[in-house]
Amino acid sequence: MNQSGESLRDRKKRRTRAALERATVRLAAERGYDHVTVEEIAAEADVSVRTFFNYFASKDEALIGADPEAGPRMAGRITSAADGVSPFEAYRQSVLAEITDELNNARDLWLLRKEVLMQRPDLLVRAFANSAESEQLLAAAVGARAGLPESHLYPRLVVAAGSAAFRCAVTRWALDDNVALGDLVGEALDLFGTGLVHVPPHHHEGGTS
Amino acid sequence: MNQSGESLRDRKKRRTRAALERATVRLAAERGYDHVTVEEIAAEADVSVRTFFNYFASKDEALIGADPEAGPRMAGRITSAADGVSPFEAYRQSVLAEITDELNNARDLWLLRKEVLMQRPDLLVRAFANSAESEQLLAAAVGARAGLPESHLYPRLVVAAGSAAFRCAVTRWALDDNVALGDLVGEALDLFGTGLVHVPPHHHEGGTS
DNA sequence: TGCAAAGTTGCAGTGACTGCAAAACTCTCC
DNA sequence: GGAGAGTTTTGCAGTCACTGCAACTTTGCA
Repeated sequence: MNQSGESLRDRKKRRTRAALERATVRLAAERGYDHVTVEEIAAEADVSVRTFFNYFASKDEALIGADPEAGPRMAGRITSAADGVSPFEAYRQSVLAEITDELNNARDLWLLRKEVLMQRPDLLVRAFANSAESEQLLAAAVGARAGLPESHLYPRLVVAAGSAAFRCAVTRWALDDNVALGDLVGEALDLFGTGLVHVPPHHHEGGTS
Repeated sequence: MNQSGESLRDRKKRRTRAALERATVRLAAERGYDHVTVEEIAAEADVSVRTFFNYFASKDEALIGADPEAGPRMAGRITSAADGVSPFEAYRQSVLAEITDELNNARDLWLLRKEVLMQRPDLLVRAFANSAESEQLLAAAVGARAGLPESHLYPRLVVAAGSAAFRCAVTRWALDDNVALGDLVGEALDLFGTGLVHVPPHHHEGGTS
């Protein structure tokens, strides 16, 4: 290996993964998700179909580009939050940090994904199906901070609320521009935080109401 | 047609649908979801494979047995709730009523589904992917009651919270017995209602505490 | 009974996904 | 620079979910 900690092998893998993700999103945005075959995606990324499936378990997964390190990373942030921070707040900040990073690193990809998800909102739901272990990890971190046993509903609900918030925010975001995705997720999480029994006030578009 | 309002055709369709749903759940519980082919399910229900796909869009859908009338039914309950009832409360009652009914009508099926979902929790997530129009319907009903525009996050979030509550409750329910699914869903919805910033107290198993 | 509408079926085809074993590549150590 | 171990890529053959279409059967109604 070389001194930078990342070998040629690792670099190539990252590049291939990124190429496949980009190819999937680009082609799906261009001509519709199910008018694109894995064969075409693989060709676009210059690898074999079999290699596509070495990187992603499904076409769905490649479209969202689920980062396998995101779960551990977020769990780490929750666990290492300052002492006074509540479990929900720690989770909230972890989610928002992740999204901000993601958008800074790949805003262009998300703009293309938006096109696809506008046509096929169900893909976003399906994308969360494969993240069971990540959810497990996050729930454990939240549970630890809350002092609740593994089996309790609460940690799971907090994590599920995060998925739901993200999902709804993206759906809303896809409707029109002029709203930052990060803000929408934050808003959604706040509603979950303060409780859904409180109906939020309605802001008119003009602004001053 | 006959005077009872349900023709022979309708009765047959209901029976076929139920048979397919039962066959799917039974076989999946018996030998594992993906060791069962649609061909075997169809054979068990005494219809052709093609007919299976006339009733269900996918194997997943047949496992959960998503009732296409559930969405409209729930939306109707929300809309026709008494005047003073808050949007969230109306939604909560609608969900709980639906679940109670479902469990009363098909408790045995749910016990089998539980076996399957213990092995493959992701199937529950995927099951919600196909219910986009139902969610749309429910969100509209909640939005109307809340006096919020179609585009607002809130109605969508309430509905998504319902899915999340159901999902988490089932997951928790599959862990051990001694808890009623309906109670768990109710508990989950209450947590969403009052806000996740409040960490619930921890009840010990002994019970009295 | 006889016709129209609805439901069922077989068939042929597409495409996602998997296991396997061979080939190509990268790393390390000498 | 080259041998050998470990990793990644690839082709191939196979399975199975799912779809459109066009015949065939059943049901509803006059």
